[in-house]
Amino acid sequence: MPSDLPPRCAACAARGMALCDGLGGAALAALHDIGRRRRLSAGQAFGWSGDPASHCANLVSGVLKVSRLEADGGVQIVGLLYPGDFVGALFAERSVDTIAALSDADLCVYPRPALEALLVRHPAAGRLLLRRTMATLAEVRRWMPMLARARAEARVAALLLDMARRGEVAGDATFRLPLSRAAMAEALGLAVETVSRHMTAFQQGELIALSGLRGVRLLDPVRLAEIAG
Amino acid sequence: MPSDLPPRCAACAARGMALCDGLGGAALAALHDIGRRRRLSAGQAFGWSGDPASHCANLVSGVLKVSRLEADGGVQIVGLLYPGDFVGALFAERSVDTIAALSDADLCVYPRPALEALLVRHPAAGRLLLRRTMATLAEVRRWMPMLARARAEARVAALLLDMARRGEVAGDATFRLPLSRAAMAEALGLAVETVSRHMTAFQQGELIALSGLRGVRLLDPVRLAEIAG
DNA sequence: CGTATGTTTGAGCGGGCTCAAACGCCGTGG
DNA sequence: CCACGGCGTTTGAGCCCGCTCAAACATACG
Repeated sequence: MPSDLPPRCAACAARGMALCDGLGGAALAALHDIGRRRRLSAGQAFGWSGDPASHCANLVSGVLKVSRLEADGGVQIVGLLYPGDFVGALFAERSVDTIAALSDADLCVYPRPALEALLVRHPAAGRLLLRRTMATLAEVRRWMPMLARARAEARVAALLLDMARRGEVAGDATFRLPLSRAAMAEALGLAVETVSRHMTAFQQGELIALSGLRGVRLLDPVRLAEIAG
Repeated sequence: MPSDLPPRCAACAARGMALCDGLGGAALAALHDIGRRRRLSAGQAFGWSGDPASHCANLVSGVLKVSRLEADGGVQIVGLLYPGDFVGALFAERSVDTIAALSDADLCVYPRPALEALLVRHPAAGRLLLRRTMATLAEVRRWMPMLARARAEARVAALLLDMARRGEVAGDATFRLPLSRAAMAEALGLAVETVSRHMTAFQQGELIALSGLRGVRLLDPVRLAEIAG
């Protein structure tokens, strides 16, 4: 690691996970120069659907949701973003998605034109971003069979496992749900009541333990995985 | 356009749509050098899930499906590829998807290592691929609300419009369906019977006209779009 | 003409949605 | 301290869409 690493990056919690990982001194310094830190509090939006897509970001801490408003008024969450994930879209003039914080979150925000220019000057950054984007694409496709065909029980189990995998989990598999029941329903394409019913069913079946509204502990991840299919 | 364009590329039907579009003489020549033409007949696979992902390709003509086998034995189509689309995945050692031709198809096939090396030497190609990949991601996310929440009627209508948009359509909105009823069901997460029922309902409602098993004509695309939501 | 494959049609069932109400958690103010 | 009200969650009852199972029908190909 070069010693001329910018101090803000050296102390960054997402260093080693995000776009900036693997970037050499010059490219990292350039990225640092065009970026600035921003903090979102829970519920706050990073960008609305229809807005000019003027900024992108790296997510440093917290969890964001990427959602989409349907013609019938319904909302569908099309992605959850965890620390290290890239936020926003390049090349698109207007964003089709609304991005909002589910918990307090820290971001490294970059003006989109500056970031695009940086990709030209530092091809390695472009390749990293390509790699991440392809991984995101694979991630989204992993959810498609779930949303299209799986029963509600399997969807809820899969989401619990996914949140446990990507969130900050204590040693005993205890963690705080970043999503309310309503948000889980939006992500899974289910009604709130259906999510709630299966959550309590999992609790009664001693697959999970609930503490408060957001605290969860996975008691039997193996069987949850079987249910998720 | 440079006059030293390789003859195969100059005559290519997908020229101007695919990865090679917008590429300068040197990069295009390099791409040409590592690629070879391959023809797939309908039903033939380009790669199976679990195979080492040794090759990528540009689709020149025809339609491919990208599908995924679920633990319960079900199949989900996670993407349809039309001429100009990029086929396969970079960076992944093994492919999780099975890719197969729905109709006779022509491809420009590249060995994956050679293509990755080319991206390093020709950053412009990498940026083009990044752009295409982000577009694909947006495309996939467009389908998520559909698969997760929409009723069967809306899914079928949306697929018909999508196939009409991307396929080769005659002046009177007549075209040949690249997908069988079973494949449509796999793409939409529905049972074959449900797809069939809604197709005949659309026909009786004079929204579409069917001729033979694969021939369709969109009589009222506007109302179809309303139904698709 | 016969067989295989794909498509259509029918009958019945069940999972998840809808509508509705009760319950619990928590911040606020009296 | 408790009362109050707002919001998120839970629970219940009934209904409808899409799945399942089954059989007839159409199409392609020998």
